[in-house]
Amino acid sequence: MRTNEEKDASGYHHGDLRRALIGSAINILESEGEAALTMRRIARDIGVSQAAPYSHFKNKRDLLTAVCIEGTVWFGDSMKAQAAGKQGLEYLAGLAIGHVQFALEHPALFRLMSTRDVSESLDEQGNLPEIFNEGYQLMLSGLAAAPLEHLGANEPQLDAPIAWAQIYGLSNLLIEGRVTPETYGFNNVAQFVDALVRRFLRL
Amino acid sequence: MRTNEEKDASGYHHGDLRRALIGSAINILESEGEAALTMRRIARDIGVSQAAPYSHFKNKRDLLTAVCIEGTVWFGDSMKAQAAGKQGLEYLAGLAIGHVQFALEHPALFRLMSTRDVSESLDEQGNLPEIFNEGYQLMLSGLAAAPLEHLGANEPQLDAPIAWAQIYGLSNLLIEGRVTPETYGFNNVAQFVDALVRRFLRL
DNA sequence: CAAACAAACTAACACTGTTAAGATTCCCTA
DNA sequence: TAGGGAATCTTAACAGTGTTAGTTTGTTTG
Repeated sequence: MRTNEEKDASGYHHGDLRRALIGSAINILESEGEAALTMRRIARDIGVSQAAPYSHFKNKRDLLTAVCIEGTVWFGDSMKAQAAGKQGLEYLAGLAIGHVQFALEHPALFRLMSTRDVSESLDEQGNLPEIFNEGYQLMLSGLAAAPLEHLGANEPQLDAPIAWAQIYGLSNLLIEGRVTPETYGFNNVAQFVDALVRRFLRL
Repeated sequence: MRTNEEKDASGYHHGDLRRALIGSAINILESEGEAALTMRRIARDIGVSQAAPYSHFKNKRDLLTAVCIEGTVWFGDSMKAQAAGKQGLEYLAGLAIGHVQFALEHPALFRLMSTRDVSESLDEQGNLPEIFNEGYQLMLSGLAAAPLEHLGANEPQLDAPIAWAQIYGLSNLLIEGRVTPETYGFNNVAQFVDALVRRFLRL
């Protein structure tokens, strides 16, 4: 009997090459950046031939899509971890801080997850782009738990895109180095993010 | 006597290959996307050899950097055009709408301008990354012209990164298709953006 | 045990960015 | 006005990329 780790990803010769490929890709991505992330390099690091990955993924985009799906899980975990045990506005702020924290700890992965053609690839596979919206769904639950009366007076349905744009934009600006904590008199990123999030959430 | 258009970009054999390269790159980028934007393709479209571009740019990244500088000018123009003739909060809202409009009209260029290593390239050249902050500087002037008392009660210096994150995030979410106007009952992007901008600017 | 089949390998294709070496062409000065 | 030097462009090549075709290996099943 073989233990199937998740679904039916059966491993033949190599064991479980599909999973190894995703893992290797994430390693290279996080340690050396997207430019170093080539198919041949991924295969070489595992010790398999250059064409082997194509037995498990139709093309590079599909492999990267799988990487993004993996990343999405981490992403959600990061948000939930920061919000755990909190309630109301604090819960919402925790989600936001977890979001930014993930982007800062995994910038290359976060950028990849923000890429256009990866979501297109998901569409083609039939996987709804909802997979990427885990963060968005969490944010919705946060807004439901902590209604922002100062935002949602007339059109509460616009709260979600506003909050989403805010936190998504902050994450991007930080990892691209467009804004830095020092500019505004903060010593580290955590304090800066915390101050900003609490400011625009009115804590 | 030779008319030097900008600085000393003298044209020898081809006329002004440097400028032609930038123009060709922008054409390809806007019509076929970043994946089609290769050095050889750019040269081929102009009718010049594959190695010719390297007489004017050290490498691909430097060419793309020049493209981004060009894009930055358009970007600023787009913001100023929407804010022209307006004052106070309306002026600020105009800048924001001009920002989003540019991103939607030139998504590939906007994405390229948001890329990490392009700003790194600017650093190496000695061109301060300020070049990219024209939008940010405009936003600052808008905030000065229209102080948002609901934001800047205690720490007015945080207004800038908050407003910046907001509008930058909205631009990104829209061009990546993460949020769509239809979801929130709007028929077109312009109305949606206008409603959002005026909501978070409290117009 | 043999047939069937998935998974991996080898070899090749067209393409990429980039460089070296040589040929033009222009500008400036002698 | 002739010529030297520098800027510009071309041809040819290199290493590396994504991807595919054809073949071999190992595993599973009849």
